[in-house]
Amino acid sequence: MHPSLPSSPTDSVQNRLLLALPPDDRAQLLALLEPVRLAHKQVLHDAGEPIGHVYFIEEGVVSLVVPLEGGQEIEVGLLDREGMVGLPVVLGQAVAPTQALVQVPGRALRLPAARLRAEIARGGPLLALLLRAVAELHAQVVQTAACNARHNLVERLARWLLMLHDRISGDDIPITHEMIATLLGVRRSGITVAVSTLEKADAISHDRGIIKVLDRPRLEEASCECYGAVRRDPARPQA
Amino acid sequence: MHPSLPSSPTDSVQNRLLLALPPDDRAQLLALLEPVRLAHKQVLHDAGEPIGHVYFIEEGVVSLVVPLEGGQEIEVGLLDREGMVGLPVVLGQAVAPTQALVQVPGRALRLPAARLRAEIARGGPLLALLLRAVAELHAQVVQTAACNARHNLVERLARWLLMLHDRISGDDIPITHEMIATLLGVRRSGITVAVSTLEKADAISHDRGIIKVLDRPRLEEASCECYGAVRRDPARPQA
DNA sequence: ACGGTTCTGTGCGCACCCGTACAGACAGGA
DNA sequence: TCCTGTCTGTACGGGTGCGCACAGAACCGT
Repeated sequence: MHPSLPSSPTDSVQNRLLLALPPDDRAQLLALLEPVRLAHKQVLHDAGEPIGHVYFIEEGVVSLVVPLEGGQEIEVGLLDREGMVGLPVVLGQAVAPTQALVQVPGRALRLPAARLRAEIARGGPLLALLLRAVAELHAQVVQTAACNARHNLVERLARWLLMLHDRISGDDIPITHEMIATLLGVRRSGITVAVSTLEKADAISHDRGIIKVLDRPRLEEASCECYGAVRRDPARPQA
Repeated sequence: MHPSLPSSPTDSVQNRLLLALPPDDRAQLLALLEPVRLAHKQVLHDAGEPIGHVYFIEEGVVSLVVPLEGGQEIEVGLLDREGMVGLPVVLGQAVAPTQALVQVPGRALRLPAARLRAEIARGGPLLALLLRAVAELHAQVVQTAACNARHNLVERLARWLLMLHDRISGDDIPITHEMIATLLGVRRSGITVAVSTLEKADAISHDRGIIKVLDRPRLEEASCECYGAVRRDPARPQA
């Protein structure tokens, strides 16, 4: 088997799920995958709609969002290169309960949902890996549900910024107050105030569409326990 | 194979997951199950602790609860005879992200977690069934996360009462304001006020530890969209 | 019948965040 | 350079639910 066919993305894989596969299984799966770009605000699947493709994220961040009536959209989870978009397929669900929205642009390796089902049915370690990813996402959503019920805006914003920071390289988070407000389900000007609160605490700085993390420890102090509760690896991949 | 050994609960199974198994698989699994009673406020597993047994619920309702610092506990999901307590085991997780707390007493058929893992490994339709249950729970938690972010107390209370009503027989929900307040993450007296609001709308009545559903349509009107969004079978099992 | 416990109703000041509005700052294209 | 659209800062009245407190009511065991 050729390790690097012209159109196959066999090298420099970033996705942690794919990397966790034994080399043989990985190579076999990689041959099926199609590299795609994840554009800002691209919708990978919609809530209540069938999932056409699953996406192993290579780079970037994807928000899982619940649409409510009145056009509101509440974020309930984040996925990155440690995860896959389209996890309901693993559970045998054709349709997704959430929308998957590209928050930070990047790259992914995609596969038709039916193809993934076939690969899972072939046996091997793939299913167990994906189930672990489901469990991780589930834990995240569980914590978010509790957090939304009890914690105030500054705490939730701090948590959200930390989660984003964990999932990107560098300290600049490219997002507007408006967008954060939508995801957290609050008022835009509420975010402006909360941002300036964190800024006064010297945890962050910001400038027109960019929030820069200056001091993670202070940001963690300002956030609620929910951040630590679902944090994965204590060491950030990139300072 | 004897269809009804003395100590085996082979008859009158109520759990929908078990009933969905083909007769042979079901009989084989039932032989391993131990009938237990679910007592009010019994803890079936704790958050962050290993799951010892899984419980196929026969009767009663179990709350999945996230403990927050300060002793608060927020409910993120409900399980009944359509589900199983201990779903993280299916995902290969030893520990649970939530506590499982018996809300309405009843009965269950339990199995050591390791035993369930072995049964799943044996193949057959069990895994697919349990994964569907995981998906259902996940959808419920997702909706709860959004609901907690946006909807007010009366709407959330109405939704909660409807969900309970769907999961019991009869119209009397045995619960105190204090307990509801804990589960929804609000003040006890806030529930008292919200209950009297729904009572003035002639949707419910109440009396010391019991809330009676008088008029489901009105209750549905008072609730947020989140109720309908995760509702399963349109027809209630019991009027 | 009595006393302790649990459950519920009510009130008060307050914190948080809403909805709305408006104006200044900045960026990018014509 | 101007114009337009986006992004942000700020303000104000108002609603919702908090935290606390207290009292009445119902239940339970003795």
